[in-house]
Amino acid sequence: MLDLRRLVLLRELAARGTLAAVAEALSYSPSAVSQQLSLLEKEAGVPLLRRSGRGVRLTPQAEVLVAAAGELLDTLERAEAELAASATEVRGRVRVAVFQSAALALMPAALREMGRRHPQVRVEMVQREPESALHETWAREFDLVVAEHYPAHAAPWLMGLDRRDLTTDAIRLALPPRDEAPTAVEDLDGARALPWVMEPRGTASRHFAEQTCRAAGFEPEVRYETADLQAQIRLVESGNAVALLPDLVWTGRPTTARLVDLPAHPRRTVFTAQRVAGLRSPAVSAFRDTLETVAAAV
Amino acid sequence: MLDLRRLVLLRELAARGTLAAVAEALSYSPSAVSQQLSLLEKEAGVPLLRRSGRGVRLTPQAEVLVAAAGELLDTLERAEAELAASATEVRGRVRVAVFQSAALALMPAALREMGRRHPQVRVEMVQREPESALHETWAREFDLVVAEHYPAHAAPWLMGLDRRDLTTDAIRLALPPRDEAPTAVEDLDGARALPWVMEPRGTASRHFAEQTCRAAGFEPEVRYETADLQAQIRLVESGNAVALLPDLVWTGRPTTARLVDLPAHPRRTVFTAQRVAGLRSPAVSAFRDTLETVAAAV
DNA sequence: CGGAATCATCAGAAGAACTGACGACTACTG
DNA sequence: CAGTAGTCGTCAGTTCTTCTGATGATTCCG
Repeated sequence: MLDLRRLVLLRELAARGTLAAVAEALSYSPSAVSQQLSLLEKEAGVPLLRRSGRGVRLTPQAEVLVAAAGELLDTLERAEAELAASATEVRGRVRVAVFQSAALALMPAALREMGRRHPQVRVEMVQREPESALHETWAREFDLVVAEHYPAHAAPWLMGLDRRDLTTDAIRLALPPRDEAPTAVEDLDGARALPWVMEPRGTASRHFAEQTCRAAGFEPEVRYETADLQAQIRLVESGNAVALLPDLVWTGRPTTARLVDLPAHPRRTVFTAQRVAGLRSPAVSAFRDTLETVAAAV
Repeated sequence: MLDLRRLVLLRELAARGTLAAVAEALSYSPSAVSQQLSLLEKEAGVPLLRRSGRGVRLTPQAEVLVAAAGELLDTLERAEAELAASATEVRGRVRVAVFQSAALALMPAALREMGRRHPQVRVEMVQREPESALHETWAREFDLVVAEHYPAHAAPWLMGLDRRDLTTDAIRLALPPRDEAPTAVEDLDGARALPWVMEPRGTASRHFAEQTCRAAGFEPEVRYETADLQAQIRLVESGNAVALLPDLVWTGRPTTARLVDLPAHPRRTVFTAQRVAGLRSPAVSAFRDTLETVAAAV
């Protein structure tokens, strides 16, 4: 009978490409991974790996096993969830990936409320960019992800994930306070010549910001680039840049920046997602519900 | 993550009832089973076993895991079958359970033919009564079973098994040779007062034989009872008893017994069965095909 | 109230898996 | 076209898990 732990290694290899990356991801030594996969190959009786360059490639037969490994993990996860659901008290561990502004605005209250409702649930939080967070949740590194969705940007790859919207918030133009601003800027068009701060290339937020500027008829000069929205705020408040920021970043802190509505009144959607196989897990559901309560209150 | 090997132990426990039986069945020591199940309980985080008298009972939560274990094994088996199917050459191991007369009449030729067609397949044969053979095949102790089906006897429990008929053979009254027989018996009615040899109580064959006699208007005196049809033959040939025997028992040996058709011309069906999850296994399929070829030739 | 059956626990033995070092090979880089 | 870095396979030794066998507690049965 094929060993499940080895199948998981193979599945991870299919996802990551090299033995070294698998070892890194699952905290083994590369040698252990190599040995275990050799054993799997012997168990299976057919070649699974082919050396190709300095890496390895999976044979079609290995792909069959990868698919099976996915099914097996799903079944296991479903069983664990049912098990947990049958326990009267909600308990367990929930690993959550959250992007920065949600981490700041939502998580403190959510964690406090969760501690009150379900003290036996241990919530672990890791900050991640939405794109990688979704991927890692799919790959079972997290049980729940809080991610965002910008208008006119296709929702990134949600195969096998169950998505539920948490809240939406308006995206507005953040301008320096009047006493810091040299010129009198009052709207998007007035900001066309100013230096911008945006998130790095490749993020949904950056794409949205650039598109908005182009729709207004200019190409923004992106002088500053950071994924840290708090840093963006400081740049705006100190008069060094303008930015497009969702409202959620302002919760819980006073600001001197001036916020101006955009013509199209765009809104960002904040949502949670988890693997469908884990849907019946009461601990994850409980935290998801708590998040929704907190988000509704903001 | 729950350990699959431990889930299998739990599943076996659900099927067999006591730790000792599980240990016996899977060739572990009872202590190993106890320890592994304790670990599983710790992994699961919920109680799985309850001491009850001197044995143990499964909690409802354990039943959930048992169901999951079944699913997992099915998935694994399907994957292995697909894997084997993708290999160009047919190879592997096939464990077959066969009842006595098929073992004598069919298997020698089938094994020879199989060695010719697929030398890389290792066929292991165990002789078993049809009832237990079917059950053990369901329980994954065999990959293929050759069993029989008597008329008017419900096909025993084939849940999850794929059945294919191999052949049928006439069931006839076997009478002693004339020189051994004191009285001139020529048909079923004439045998009403003679001593009978039948299979043990609880077998389909016994049930059929008794019903046949009763339909003819008498209760047979079963003086001899044995599951060994070759022994029954000897008792008939030596003039000690009469019997109802399927034709297959005569293949490959000359007989002095006289065979008389029964009024209803009943036939016994010989069939093969395997778990549906293993249907794509080429080694099992190959042997099944070989058996069908051989059976057709008899 | 023995005697047999069953499971839990423990210490030690057996076995499986992992680590770290080495060597072979391949791609990239200047 | 060498030098360097990245990747995998293998091997010996260690670590960790799992199994065995002995012992004790509990229950059922006669």
